[in-house]
Amino acid sequence: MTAVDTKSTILDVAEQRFADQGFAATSLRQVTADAGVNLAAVNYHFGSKEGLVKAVLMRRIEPINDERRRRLDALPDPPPLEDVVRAYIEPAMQTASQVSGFCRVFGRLSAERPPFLAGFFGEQFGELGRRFVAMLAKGAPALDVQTIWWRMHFTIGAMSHTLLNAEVIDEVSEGACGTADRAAVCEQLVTFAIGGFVQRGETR
Amino acid sequence: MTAVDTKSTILDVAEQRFADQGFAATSLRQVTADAGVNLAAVNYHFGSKEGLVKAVLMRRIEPINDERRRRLDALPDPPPLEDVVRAYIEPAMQTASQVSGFCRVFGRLSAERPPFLAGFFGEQFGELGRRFVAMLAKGAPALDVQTIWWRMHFTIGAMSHTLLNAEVIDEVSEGACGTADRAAVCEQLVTFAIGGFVQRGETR
DNA sequence: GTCTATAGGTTGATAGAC
DNA sequence: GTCTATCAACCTATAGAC
Repeated sequence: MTAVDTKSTILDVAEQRFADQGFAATSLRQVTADAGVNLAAVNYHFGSKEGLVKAVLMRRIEPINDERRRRLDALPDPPPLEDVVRAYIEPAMQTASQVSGFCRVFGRLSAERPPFLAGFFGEQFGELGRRFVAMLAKGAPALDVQTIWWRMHFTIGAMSHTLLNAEVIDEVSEGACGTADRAAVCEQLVTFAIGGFVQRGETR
Repeated sequence: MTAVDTKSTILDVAEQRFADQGFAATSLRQVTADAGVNLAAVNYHFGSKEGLVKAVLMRRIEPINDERRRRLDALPDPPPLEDVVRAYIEPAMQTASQVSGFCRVFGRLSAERPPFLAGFFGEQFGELGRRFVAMLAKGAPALDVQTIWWRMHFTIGAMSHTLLNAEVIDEVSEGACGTADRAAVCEQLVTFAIGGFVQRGETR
């Protein structure tokens, strides 16, 4: 066994490239050249470009969703609303703070959403999403199910946008937002999301 | 003058294609074939593929930002926080409800962010973004500037994600969220964003 | 303004030697 | 498992006739 094997080197480089450029704009030639491996290695190890991007995503999503399930399992009944929100946000934000490529690869691909990934996100998130909605409904009994769904989508959008555009946020705010302190970013997001969730209903 | 001229037909078709597939995955051959015009017409009217996508974006962004400026101009001093939030969200959501392609083309391209558009979004949003931050700060004097910036980014993320994924939201929520009623979606979003903004500070 | 034809380059994937 | 060589398809952009 060498220091790092071809397969995981390809995964690392591909994650970075897909994060920077997206799926359609990234060629296998770029990936294999950066990784210092042969062009044919991608097809040998992953079958196709689509197989590669799925492998890149799965490597990060599975541990995050496992951690989310573990946290939901540990909550009391009824669960505090804040803890449910944190169970969703924190595992992803912590991974993003440890794995630089993941900061954007997930947000980018979920925005680009190439056709062959259409079912993929539904599979990864369907059952877990329904569990979160059920828990949120218990934590905020005054809200109807439709409102819970909407607010979860808004929370996902805020998080996805933040993961995707960290450096843009730094730039456009002229340094007011320090994205380097990931823990502080996570707290800002949690606070905002909880504020959105505790609203009673329409404002007009 | 014919019923619809070549140039605006290309813009309409390109908007739809870029919305569905993004920039890199859309070829000029698809656009010109759908539009029933010649391949060379794109380069004649827009100079290049990049020129085309900029024209597609400008056609929608300019009126939206003009309307936002008009609304900011009309606010009292100090402005009610809710009205500032509405001044940002409503012009975009109303355009999205009238122009089906815009629902996704803006969110998609701002997520894909091809390199040549890097400066474009900054130009379109820089001055206006600073104006919104200043107005939000007046409307929520208890918050520091950094928190204002973060919450505006979260609001943009929630809106962008909603515009981009309307049909996905319908599907994953199993119909609980009716995206067809655009006005109701807009109200859900405004309510959520205001809730996030009125939070006093950290929750822990 | 619109067309055909094509230049000049890239892509994903694979066959077959080692 | 890794390599070279190559295929067939696709792309943007342009030159030049009408």
